[in-house]
Amino acid sequence: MRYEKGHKESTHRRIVETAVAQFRKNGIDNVGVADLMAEAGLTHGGFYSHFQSKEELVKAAMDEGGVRSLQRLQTRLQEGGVECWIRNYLTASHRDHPETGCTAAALSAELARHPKSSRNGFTETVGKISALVAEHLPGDKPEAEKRKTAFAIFGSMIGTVQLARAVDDPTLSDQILETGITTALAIAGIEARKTQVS
Amino acid sequence: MRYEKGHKESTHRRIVETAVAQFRKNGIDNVGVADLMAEAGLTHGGFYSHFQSKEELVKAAMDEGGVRSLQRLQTRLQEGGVECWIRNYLTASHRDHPETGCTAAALSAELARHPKSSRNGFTETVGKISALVAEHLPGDKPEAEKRKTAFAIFGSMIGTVQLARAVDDPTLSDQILETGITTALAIAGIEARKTQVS
DNA sequence: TGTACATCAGTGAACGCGCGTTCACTGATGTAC
DNA sequence: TGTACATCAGTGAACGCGCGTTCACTGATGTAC
Repeated sequence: MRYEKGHKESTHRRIVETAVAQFRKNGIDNVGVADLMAEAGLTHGGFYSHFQSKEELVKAAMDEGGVRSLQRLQTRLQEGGVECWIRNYLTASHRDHPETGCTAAALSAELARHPKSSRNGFTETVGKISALVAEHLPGDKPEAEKRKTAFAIFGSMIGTVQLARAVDDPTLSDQILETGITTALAIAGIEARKTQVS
Repeated sequence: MRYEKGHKESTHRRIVETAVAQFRKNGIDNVGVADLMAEAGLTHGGFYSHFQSKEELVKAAMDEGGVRSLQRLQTRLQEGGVECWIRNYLTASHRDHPETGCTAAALSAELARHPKSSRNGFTETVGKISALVAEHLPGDKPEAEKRKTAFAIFGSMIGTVQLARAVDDPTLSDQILETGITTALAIAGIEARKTQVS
């Protein structure tokens, strides 16, 4: 072969990684195949030796985005449990940088209009997130209850980040995020410890 | 004039109304000017005697969507307070019919990528929603606290509906909605009364 | 060791298509005389 | 009352453009002999 072993695989991975960030930042429909390939240092024609269609890349990007999100979630939970996850999720930095942030917060509405096949990996990831969070939730409620609580926290945070992003007024946006932290901690059943003078 | 008085105004309104529904259903970018005008019983060329650009329609649709949402919210609050709002928001019917549902749940992520001018009306609506909900919240906390609670409920419900829409598995989706109700009621400080055998 | 050929990731021109937008036009009606 | 003209909401062909996708090609390298 004219390229070293594993070259194609690494290019493939680079395209998917670029897609994850670009989709989150600009929305799936607003990212063209040509843009994407250029960002990955390639020309658009080569795309189809990696994917059968753009939709196939959407699926791959959702799967990859999920894997990354789960890794980061693991880290947060080990660092400081559910509270650490919540406090890192509802930050101005996450609001302002969707490209490195949560796929669900950036793309769930758009994803809902894509074929079932593309939503499959997303659904699995959401399930894994709830399981992982449930493990780290305080209290001795049954597993099933804890999973529901995890969904409630996640849903609440997704909506909060989206509101904070959509709103026009920076002060209001900051307020929404802060209220979101208190709320998410309350749903989780975690006593809010004061870390800042308000 | 060749059209009765008020004809243009009613056409204008019809275009905006069609846009509100279509945008919510398919996303702003996926609705073409020609589609929209056809749905309103017109041809695409006439669009520009009503709006300077598609973006101007986006703004108008956001404003109109907000007015409608506020009207419905008023009705719900009068019917049965915050609990009535929550229970009607987190339904399978709302999940399955974004076209007649909440603009924020359908479009906030996409809207965040549109110019400030288009997000202005949305921001105002969100402010009015929180004020209206705050009025109907139980307890004697100060107004400012109640407004924050209102944002928390709204954010939580937006995210929950979006998760329920994006997820691939109908059973999981129903579960997310139901958990969302319990959660939103808890944030609101409302004792959940059992209305259904689970 | 040297030459001919096969491989295949990536190139870039070209495709049909739908988009937002423009513009010369239509034709039903109101107004002026 | 009858005729000529002005109005203007809506029409539909045309524009340049970017999209997803196709395809004949390139050219560096591995393999066969």
